[in-house]
Amino acid sequence: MDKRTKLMLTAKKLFSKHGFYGTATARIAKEAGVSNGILFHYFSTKDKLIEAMYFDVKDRIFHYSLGQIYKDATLKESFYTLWLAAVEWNLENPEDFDFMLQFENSPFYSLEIEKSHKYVQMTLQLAEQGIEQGEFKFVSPLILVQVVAALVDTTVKFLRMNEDLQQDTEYKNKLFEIVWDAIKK
Amino acid sequence: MDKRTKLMLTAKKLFSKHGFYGTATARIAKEAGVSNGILFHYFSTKDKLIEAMYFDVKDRIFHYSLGQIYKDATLKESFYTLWLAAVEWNLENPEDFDFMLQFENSPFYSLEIEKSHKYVQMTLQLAEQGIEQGEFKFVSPLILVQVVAALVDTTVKFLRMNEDLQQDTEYKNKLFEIVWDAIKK
DNA sequence: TAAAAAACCGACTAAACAGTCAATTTGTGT
DNA sequence: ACACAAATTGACTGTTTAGTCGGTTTTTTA
Repeated sequence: MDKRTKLMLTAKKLFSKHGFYGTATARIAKEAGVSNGILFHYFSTKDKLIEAMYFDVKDRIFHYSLGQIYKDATLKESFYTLWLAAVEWNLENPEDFDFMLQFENSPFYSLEIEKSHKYVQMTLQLAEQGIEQGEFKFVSPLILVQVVAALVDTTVKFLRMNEDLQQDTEYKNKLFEIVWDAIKK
Repeated sequence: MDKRTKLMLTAKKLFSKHGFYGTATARIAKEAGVSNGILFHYFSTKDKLIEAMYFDVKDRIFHYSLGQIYKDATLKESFYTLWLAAVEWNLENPEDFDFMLQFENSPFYSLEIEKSHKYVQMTLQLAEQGIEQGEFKFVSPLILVQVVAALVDTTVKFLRMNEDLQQDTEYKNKLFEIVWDAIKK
């Protein structure tokens, strides 16, 4: 594995456990088994490393989740697929999940960063589509997207504390009804 | 104003803007206009200061919000009052809001901290009541509480970006329907 | 009003930190 | 085989940091 990747994996592990500033760059390099200097060869500052990791994490989850949607699905089916994929991906990648939450609620995060994501546009389009078709509540599409995102996070946190429910499809369907009822007209 | 309070106010301002570790204790003391040493007289470590501030912030918003509920209100009315009070309080106290989000998504935060809050028990009771009466979805009361909390945060973030909607009662009612539909049977 | 306790000061320190840099190794194209 | 670039090293540095401490002022108590 190349050293850049090794650094990012180690950083993700440490950041998610100890926080951004609770993790020294020297420690990341040491635990990744590479030299101190190479970190700053690939990422000019610590902040740049953190930001690069965020884009990487976001790209992977969106790519995975949106890839699950199949053509000719109804809107509800599409949303269910999207929601379930996101929930399961986060459950299987707890470090990514913790890192992401920490980043998005830190002063690092800004709306410009969010908007720079191509995937955000795609989810907004889905929301607009639902509103036009009269299936979703007549509110700003942005709030619908944010509601779904927030409820994915809430569901993940809840299922983490209740491991026995993680395989319970029936219960997960019930949890999806929360999301669906929230956005549907 | 006593120096302990002055320190907490200054810390809140700086933490919400620059993050926990982006804010040096010496800077807090300096901007609060007190000596360096007195900070550690009141809070033995920086972490203790952060934790004390979290309890303070949480206490104030819960005390305010729960205080708004009036007797003989229907369950929906109670929830509406609670939701609106929380949203408005957070809009009027953006530093508290940012601090809280940062804390709850940082490695500082744990379930033990959350559960140690007496107010959490009260909201759980409300949820249980709604489930028993058949008005809420038949899921864990905990997830209902967390859903409402998450949707308060989402609403606040959204209204912050759309200042023109902050006074629009009709629109806010629409946003409440999102929450209500999410939890109601 | 005297003594004890609590609040308060700010200079100080030892450790930790992000980032640098000159030197070395590895890879690549000709 | 040679030259040039890119990757990699780890010792080093100037700064920043949380927390300490001996001493001073203010408040409380009896």
